[in-house]
Order: sequence, then structure tokens, then C-alpha cells
Amino acid sequence: MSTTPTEARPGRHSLFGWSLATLLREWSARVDAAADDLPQGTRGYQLLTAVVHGNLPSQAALAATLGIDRTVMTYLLDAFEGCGLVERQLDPADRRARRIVATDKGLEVLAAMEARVAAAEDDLLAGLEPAQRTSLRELLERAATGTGPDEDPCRTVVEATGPPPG
Amino acid sequence: MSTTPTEARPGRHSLFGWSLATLLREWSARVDAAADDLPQGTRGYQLLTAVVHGNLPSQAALAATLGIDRTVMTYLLDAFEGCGLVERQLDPADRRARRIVATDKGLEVLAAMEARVAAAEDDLLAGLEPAQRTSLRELLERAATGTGPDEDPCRTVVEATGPPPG
DNA sequence: GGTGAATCGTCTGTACCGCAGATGATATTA
DNA sequence: TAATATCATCTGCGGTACAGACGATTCACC
Repeated sequence: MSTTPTEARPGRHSLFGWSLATLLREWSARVDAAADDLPQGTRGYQLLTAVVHGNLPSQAALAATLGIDRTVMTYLLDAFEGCGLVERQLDPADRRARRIVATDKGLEVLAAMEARVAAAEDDLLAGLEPAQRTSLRELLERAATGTGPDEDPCRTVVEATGPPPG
Repeated sequence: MSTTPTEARPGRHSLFGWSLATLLREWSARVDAAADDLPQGTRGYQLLTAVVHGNLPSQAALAATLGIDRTVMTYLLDAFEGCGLVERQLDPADRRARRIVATDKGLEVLAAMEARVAAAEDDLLAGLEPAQRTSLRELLERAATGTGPDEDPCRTVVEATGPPPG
């Protein structure tokens, strides 16, 4: 394909979803390759991140945030609990719910993963300049958090944080 | 990322993959909702787009572009051929391969879909200003197309971030 | 205070979907 | 011609998500 002129390059369709899917696929493959310690690869990394950084009150909230089914969350957390990465704690306020908290080992594993994932992302976005990467991340996050008509009207416009660390 | 211990804002995980996955999920849901005429919903839309706009020579190239298995492509195209949207034509140059071309009905359906998808994207990116949407699309496309094998192989140089051994 | 509806997490069964392997047809090379 | 590789297809298997039902618990309402 390097011999073909630029106009006939496959994938020249400016397809929003195709770009998203391709990027996510590439990103996921790299994260999978770096996720030796986690069950479920990319999904596990996202789950552990949501457990640690997004303080979701319950298992159902966790599932809704990650966009997966409640029944799936059950055996997903089974695997994580079996590896000693998270714990199910009874919520004293609502004894139906379970509070999912990360163990020390979970925090440790996540920290190691985050470093590797950051390196993988830099590799993935090698075609963009640093300023463009920052811009892409910001736009993605804003678009992702601002989606849906069921948006929280109380959500104040974030992004007063300034430029993220390089 | 800066993990400020005092900060406990919900959903504040600046997770690249999470943004990608969320956006893709939302986009896919909207495209699915608009894909009455297509099999396989979002996947079908992407397939038909690749068939029409990206002139891929063979079924295998199509599969590689879309990131799906060859065997999956077989019954995916079976469904499309059954609906009269595409045709398998024998490639005179290589009679093993099949050239996948869209029928008139396929072009028609795709045109209608593209209009609906454009509207859905505008709705999805309602939180962004027009200039930001354009910027996001461009950055996404550049990042997605820049991850191909036609990138020069010198990018394997590890940056000075000092990743863990691996 | 009591009753029914709703929610949370779990379990069970089912259907789907992607992947590995094998197969027939064809192209390429020795 | 023989041998090997590639293309598309078919078959079987494993995993995974989804619908539904279930006990436990909370909430709404009278």
C-alpha cells in the first residue's frame, strides 16, 4: 500500500466511528499486552481504574459507568476478588449494595499498569505532536463526559484544570 | 497522571481508553438506532462504508481494515448479499479472491445512513463547539491512520519515560 | 406498623459471536 | 509437474453477554 498514491489509500473515508474503533482497538491491544497481572485485559484495567479513581458507590454504578451488564460485573469482580485485587464490602447504609474497594495489591498493580499504559499511549499517538495529543485527550474527555441528553444539569463545566502534566 | 489524594471528583479519571470506549459506545448506539435497513447495525454501516469508499481489493483486505476475522467476514457478507446490498464478484485477476461491490440499493441505503449518522454525530458531539468538532475529527483520523504499518519503523525508539522492564 | 413495589447482587440457561483448524480452489514458484 | 502459499468457506469449540428468575433488602404508601 505504500506504492499506491495517497488518494487511493484505503481507510480514506473520514468516518468518525471508524477512527474511534481503530484507535480503541489499537489502544486495547497495547493495554492487553501490558496487562499480565490483570484479569480480562483492557476491561480489567478500566474496571480497576474506575474502582480506584471514580468513587462509584455500588456495583451497579460501576457497571453503568463502564457500560457493561450487572451480571457480567458479578463474575468480573469474582475474578478480581480471586486475585486479591479488590474487595467487596457491605455498605452499612444500604445492605443490598456492595462497596467495591481496591486492596493494597490492587493499588500497586494499577500504579504499575498506569505507567505502562501511559507509555503505550505515547507510542500509539506517535503520529501526533505533544500539543495535539493534549488537545485530543481534552476533546475526547469533554465529548465523552458531555454526551447524552440525560446529562446532569448540575454538572458544571469542568476543564478549569489547565494544561495536564506533560 | 496527577493523583491528588484530596480530589475525589467522580468520573475524573482522565482515562484515554475510557473516553474512547464511551464515545464509541454512544456513537454505536446511535448508529444502531438509525440502522434499520442494515444487518449488524454499526458493524454493518462500517462495512458498507468500507466497501463503498475504501476500494479494498479483496474480502481479506476488507476484514483487515475493519479489524475482524476472515471467517466473520464470510457470514457478514452473506447477510449483506442476502439483503441485496452488496455483491461478490469474481476477481478476473485472481480467481481465488472476491471483489465486493455495492449494489445500487446498497449505495442508496448507505447514502441515507450517512445523513442519519451525520445527524447522530452532531447530537453526540453537542457538547463541543463546531471548531472543536472539526478538530476532534481531524485529530482522531490522523491518530487512527498514523498507527498503520506504513508508519516508519523508527518509532520503536523508547522514550525517556523509563518504563518498567518488559 | 404493615404491605407491596422497587432495587441490588447473584445464579441459571440460552444464544450469539469470534477464533482455531481443516478443506477446496487457485496462484505462485521451483 | 510438484510443492507451497493464499483466498474464502465450513465446522466445532469456547467464551461472553444478555434475559429471566430468585432471595435479600430498602423504599413508598396507606
